[in-house]
Amino acid sequence: MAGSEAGKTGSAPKNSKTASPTIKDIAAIAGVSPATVSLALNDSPLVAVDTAKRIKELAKQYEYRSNVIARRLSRGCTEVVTLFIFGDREDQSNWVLPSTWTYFNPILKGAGMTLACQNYHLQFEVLVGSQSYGLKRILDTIKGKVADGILLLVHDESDSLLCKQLEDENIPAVVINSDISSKMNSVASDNYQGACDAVNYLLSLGHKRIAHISGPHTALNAQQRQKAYCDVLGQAGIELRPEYILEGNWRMDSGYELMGRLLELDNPPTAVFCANDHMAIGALQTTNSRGLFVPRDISLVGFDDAEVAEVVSPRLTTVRQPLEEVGRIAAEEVLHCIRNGSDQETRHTVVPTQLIPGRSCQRILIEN
Amino acid sequence: MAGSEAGKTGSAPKNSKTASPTIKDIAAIAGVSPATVSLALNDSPLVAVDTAKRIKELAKQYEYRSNVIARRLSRGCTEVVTLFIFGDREDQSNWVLPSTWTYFNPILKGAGMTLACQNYHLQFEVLVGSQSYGLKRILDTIKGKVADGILLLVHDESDSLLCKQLEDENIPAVVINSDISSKMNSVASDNYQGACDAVNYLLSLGHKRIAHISGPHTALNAQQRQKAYCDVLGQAGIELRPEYILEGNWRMDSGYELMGRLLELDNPPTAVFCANDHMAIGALQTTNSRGLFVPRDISLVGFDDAEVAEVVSPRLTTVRQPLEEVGRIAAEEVLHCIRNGSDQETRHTVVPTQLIPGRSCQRILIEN
DNA sequence: ATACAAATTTAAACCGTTTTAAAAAATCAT
DNA sequence: ATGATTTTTTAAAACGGTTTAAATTTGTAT
Repeated sequence: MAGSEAGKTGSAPKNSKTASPTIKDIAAIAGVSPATVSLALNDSPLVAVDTAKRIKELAKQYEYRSNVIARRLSRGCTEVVTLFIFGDREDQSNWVLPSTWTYFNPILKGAGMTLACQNYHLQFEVLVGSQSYGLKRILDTIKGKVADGILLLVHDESDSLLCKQLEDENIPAVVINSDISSKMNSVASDNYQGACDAVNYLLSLGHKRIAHISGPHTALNAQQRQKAYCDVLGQAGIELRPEYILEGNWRMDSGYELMGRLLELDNPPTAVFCANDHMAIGALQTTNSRGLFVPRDISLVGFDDAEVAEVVSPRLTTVRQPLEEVGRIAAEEVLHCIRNGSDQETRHTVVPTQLIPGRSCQRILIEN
Repeated sequence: MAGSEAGKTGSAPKNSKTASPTIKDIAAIAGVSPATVSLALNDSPLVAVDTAKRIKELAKQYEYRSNVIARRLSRGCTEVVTLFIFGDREDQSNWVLPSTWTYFNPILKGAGMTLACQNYHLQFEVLVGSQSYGLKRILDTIKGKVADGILLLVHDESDSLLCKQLEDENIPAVVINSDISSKMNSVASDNYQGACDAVNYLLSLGHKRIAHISGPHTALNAQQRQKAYCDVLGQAGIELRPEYILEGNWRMDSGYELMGRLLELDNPPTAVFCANDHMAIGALQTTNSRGLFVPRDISLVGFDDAEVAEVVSPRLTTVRQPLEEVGRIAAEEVLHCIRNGSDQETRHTVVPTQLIPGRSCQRILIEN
């Protein structure tokens, strides 16, 4: 009968054809108790080495696989981390934007592979609907034992408002993309410094009339990048002109339109810092359509180092974010919270960005 | 004391401050048995309507949340579907390609939201390493009760080889992107028809000398698209020229290089069908760098309708794939398998593509 | 009041592990 | 051989639900 050559005693598993063998089946085959099998398979020092070896061989032979649900219930942990993405309230369009994709993917990769290495699983959920509904989903996830910890990828002020409501719940959570709360861990790339670098670069080329096409004012990244723009110009002793600061919506068409407005000013800028690459490319298309050329007539800098920045002509000067690194760190942070309790000191990690010089900027010669 | 105004009898939950209340706590508060609470919360017709109402109110009041792990163990299902992505064997670079991202995202969105609507969770795993390791991960996922079903996003022949080894395991699985096996359900966009449309479009513009820059010969999509190219030309009575069929690697640089070779032929093509947009854009850059212009001197068609196809000048003519739809259908199929058993008739869904006319093609006037 | 049927509730088994305290076996010192 | 240790094994209690068969209550007809 089954197992006769392997164990000293033994009886065949209950239902050898259909179901996978359980720990009891293996115990019966090996002629020991289920407890011993469990301990052996978990490398407990309590069980004798030769017993453990024999049990492991049988387990392999019978293709025993630990039922993770049972283990989770018994151990009280889920081995899962859920990543929440905030879809747009109204139309979910945020999530459909290509700029969101390219932003999101490296983070997913970094987090997913880091978690997999530590025997954790990455689950993935898009939050659409009202804020209170989103809050409910998140609380259900943790309190209902769907996941041990969560990652929150925030974009907008309203997202961070929702997250703030979690800060006293003592949930193992890491906020990605912004440090919205002193009580919650966060990982973000250095938007402020990256934007400073961009504007300083334009200053170093002799530009004084530098405009800014910003993202939506409610977008957290847009706020940081605009603040950097204002601060750097201020430090350089250049007065801010309100007509030089325009609010876009991240998309190409808004860059196209707003660049048109800038060019029609009495005193148009010689350089424009755009809060993302897509708007910068829209702006580029405007200059082309009006017979002006980048960088000869006007210099452009974007942000993100999106793929599109590489293919346009001229190649866009931009700021690269280390997003995969952000994902990796976020995953490590949340595992740290899960294992050591979330009452530790909160950590806010900021990962440096990198200025990528393209061909869309040029030194200005004529002072004015 | 707690619950005094709500129930007839009742005692406070064991540990009201720290842990979430369990079904026993609610039962104690309501003065009924745990079984009744369970039945009531699951809308069983067995329990009296007013009892059910009272229990539900108490559950809400005490913020009771069903422990999903316990439910899963008891019900024997995991409420999870895992999506496996195949990273490249050697260097995982496949997964880093922007063309993979844009491919992957809409699928993830479509599948994720469909599953969420049915109270399922989408888990996500990148398979890196050997084929046998990948097989082990997949089997562990199903047999170890990590997930009830799986989605397999295949790209390459070697991926499909791995999947084939699953076909007799009777696993609820759906293969995305190719129908690799008659025994496994699949969902894919109509690569063949899309490519036919592309080549027919060029034929309709009068082109006879049409070349093809293909993807890697081991890539499933590349194979289908190349077959379509050959078939359509064959049907049109145009002899295939081996020098017109070149193998690229999906990336821009290969399009750049191969277009160079095509232009140096004694009898260069008047039109090129590229197996994806990135290679088409590489090809576009070659023509530009040599003083030739698209579409005046040569017509170009891509595939994917990637974002980059929109921003290049001229806007690329390409074939759009309904990827979000693919994700949605794949999710529905796998739920169907899970619920109705995977011994049903296998289904192979093919979703139609759409030709997107850009400005990279032009009618040829001079016959030769 | 009694028998019978229908509606409602519940006890108890079960899902497959982990873990701990106690029991059993083996080893050692006297 | 005996008692004291140490090593190894195991029984049994979790973990928190679901589900079924049996028990109880309620309602109806006689």
